[in-house]
Amino acid sequence: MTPRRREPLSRDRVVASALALVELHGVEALSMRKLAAELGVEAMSLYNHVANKDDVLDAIAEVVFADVALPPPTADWRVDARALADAFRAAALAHPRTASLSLARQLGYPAVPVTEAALDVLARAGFDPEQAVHASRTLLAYVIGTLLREIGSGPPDETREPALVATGLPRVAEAARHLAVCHHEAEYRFGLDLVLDALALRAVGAAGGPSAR
Amino acid sequence: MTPRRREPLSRDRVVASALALVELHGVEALSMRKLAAELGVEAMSLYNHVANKDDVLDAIAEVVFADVALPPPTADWRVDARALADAFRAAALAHPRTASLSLARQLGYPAVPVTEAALDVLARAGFDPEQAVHASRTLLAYVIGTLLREIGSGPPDETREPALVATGLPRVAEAARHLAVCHHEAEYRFGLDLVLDALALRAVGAAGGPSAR
DNA sequence: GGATTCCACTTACGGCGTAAGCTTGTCAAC
DNA sequence: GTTGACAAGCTTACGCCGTAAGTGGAATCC
Repeated sequence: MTPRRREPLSRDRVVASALALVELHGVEALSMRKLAAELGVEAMSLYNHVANKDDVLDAIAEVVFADVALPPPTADWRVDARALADAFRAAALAHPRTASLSLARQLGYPAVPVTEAALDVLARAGFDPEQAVHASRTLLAYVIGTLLREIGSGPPDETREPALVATGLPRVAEAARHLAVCHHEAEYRFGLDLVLDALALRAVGAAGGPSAR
Repeated sequence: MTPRRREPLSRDRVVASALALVELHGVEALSMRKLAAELGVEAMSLYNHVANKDDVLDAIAEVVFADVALPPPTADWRVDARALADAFRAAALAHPRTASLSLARQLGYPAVPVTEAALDVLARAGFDPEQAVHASRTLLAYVIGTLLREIGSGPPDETREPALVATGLPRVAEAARHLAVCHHEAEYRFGLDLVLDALALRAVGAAGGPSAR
């Protein structure tokens, strides 16, 4: 009576399953056979919809950038820059294991709208196109560096602080209490403010106000 | 007459060969069998010296940090901070393919001396231990983000600029000329100066001068 | 000289990505 | 209603992979 035993396979279904598997068990656990099994199908059937395994990995990496919810512009470019960085960060943290893939691979076309938004913010801040490219890359480098640390760090580890003290290095021992913990969110904000402050200085110097430099 | 047909295997020789292979052909091309062949030995013999493949990868990732040539302190903390960042960057670029491994994995004990140096620089800049931890992580996040882009980007691609213009996005099209090229060194310096400027402001506000905030 | 220890070797297993070919269900054209 | 083409599943097979388990010969110590 059921007209169809199951949903037909499709590239989208394959990619969605792959993303789910990677988030559950990590990239290294993804195999074409397990992916097929997840979809109730044999491995080779996947090749009717994707070119090969690398194609699958590329596809799930792109999803992360496609998921960046670009914030609408306001009158204040600093607010917008922060919102854009936050949106990028949120998209990455929504799929952390896939995000490390996305960040490592070269950012392809799905990242272009993000670039557009960044360049627009920085143009409104007063940068000319060339400076805006440099500034956007600086901002992105910081956000990505932060994300990499956050994604890579496992659960809190009780043994880290004593181990750091035991190194005998004075500055490390002195700061061991702070090195052992990771307030990722707060640290991200600290550095982001810092970078934005610096960009604001450069923007003023470049175009807007009468300030020095 | 030769007392020994060949050098005996050792963990160091295995790790050195693995590093060389990874730099030549990439991580994904490293297998225990090829590594053994490179050493004139069968695959299973490697397991007398390393625990497993992951152990090998950890070991080569550590080499990168071990190779950071920590610069001697001077009287100017900004000079020292820049020198430290440069040294880190140089070590990573000396083994680019291994470095992406190192940066992705959580930075382990070989990275501790680098942390010590960073904290020392920032303490001399006037940060208290907690602020110094935040500041060093910000600085490192920027340097790592930059490195990731530089390492990930392949050779220059002639077709990128027209492709960017063709997206129809106004800011991207306007800046396509600058987005298509990668002056990695110059861009690294631009952002590093920017971050250091911002850190200098915070340092003054935190401890040294009579300035505001 | 016999025992012990080291270390490379052989064999084997299960899992991997995917090339090549086969089967089956669907549907348009006659 | 039959036929033929095609899409999309399945099966088989190959050569890789990491590594568990066991073998054998040389060097080292009593």
